[in-house]
Amino acid sequence: MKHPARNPFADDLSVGQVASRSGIAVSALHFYEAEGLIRSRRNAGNQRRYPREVLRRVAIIKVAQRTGIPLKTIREAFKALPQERTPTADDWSRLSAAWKAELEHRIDRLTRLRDHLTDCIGCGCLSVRSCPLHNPWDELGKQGAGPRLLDPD
Amino acid sequence: MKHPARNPFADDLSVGQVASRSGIAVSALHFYEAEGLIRSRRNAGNQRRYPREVLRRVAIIKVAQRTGIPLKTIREAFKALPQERTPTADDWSRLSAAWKAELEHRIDRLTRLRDHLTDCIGCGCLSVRSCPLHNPWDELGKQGAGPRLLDPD
DNA sequence: GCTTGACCTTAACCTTACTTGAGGTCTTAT
DNA sequence: ATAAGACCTCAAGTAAGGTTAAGGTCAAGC
Repeated sequence: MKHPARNPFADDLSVGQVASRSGIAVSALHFYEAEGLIRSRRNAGNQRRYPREVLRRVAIIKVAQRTGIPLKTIREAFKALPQERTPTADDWSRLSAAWKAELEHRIDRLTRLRDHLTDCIGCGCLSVRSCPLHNPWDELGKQGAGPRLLDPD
Repeated sequence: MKHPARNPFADDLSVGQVASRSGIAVSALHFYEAEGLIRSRRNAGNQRRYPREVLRRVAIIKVAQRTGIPLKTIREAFKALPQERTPTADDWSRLSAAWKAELEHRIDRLTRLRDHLTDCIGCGCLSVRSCPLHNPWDELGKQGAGPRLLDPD
């Protein structure tokens, strides 16, 4: 084992250690750094050294990504924190509440879509004028650009 | 208005007509054709002419996409139909049932994630060993590639 | 018969989120 | 002291799902 942190006084983590602890590839960590999502110090040999709190930051990034938040937005959220600090418990509380709302919105949209799909299975209605999944575009398209009644985003 | 289908005998649609009726850009229709999702005949002047059923096909493509099905998969589904016909009511029934299952799976995953997020808001637990959103990676990462307990796909 | 708008093709570009490769350096165990 | 393995940078590639541009043709109305 050649990891620097064998030394108990060096609390810092190498990029490889962060990778193995976070489950994120080294290349992805480089990428996050280039995108301004995480930062590192360098040792004498120009290698990255991360404070432990980077693990927390990375954990937040992963959670946010799974809710469908783009990296750009995560970066903005981090930047908006005082001193661009790594989110505290309190910061996390606010961030996660906002992202949860986002997530619920997405769930709602998918659920509505599923319900329409449920109604339409077996009715063959894609061929019929009254189908809510199909008809709007065909009927209303005549009046210009196609309205997307079910996908108002 | 210069649309060819002024002529009541020409039931076929030009690409522009399909675009305005379906709400899909002409460039996207070209793209779908190149990807094998739709087909067209050509008139004497090499312009695309679509039978009306293309609207049905396109409607199905849009619905499938909104459930998160990639184009590649949609194409496979179409190819699997007898004679690669445009889906009949019956075909649609089977396709939409399969896609609905997919959709429900996605909703489930997002819902689980939301529930974890709900539990974690305000608990500050991202900093604590017991947090299900954070801990696994930090703790288990030591044993190799990071497990993603909440994202088993 | 000419202008205009719809259409054609091919190729390049876009965004997001990374990975891969090439060529070179550091660190650490032995 | 040396070899292995971890690390460095920078450029290019990948995937999906298109859009945009360039250069040219076709069709319809006046």
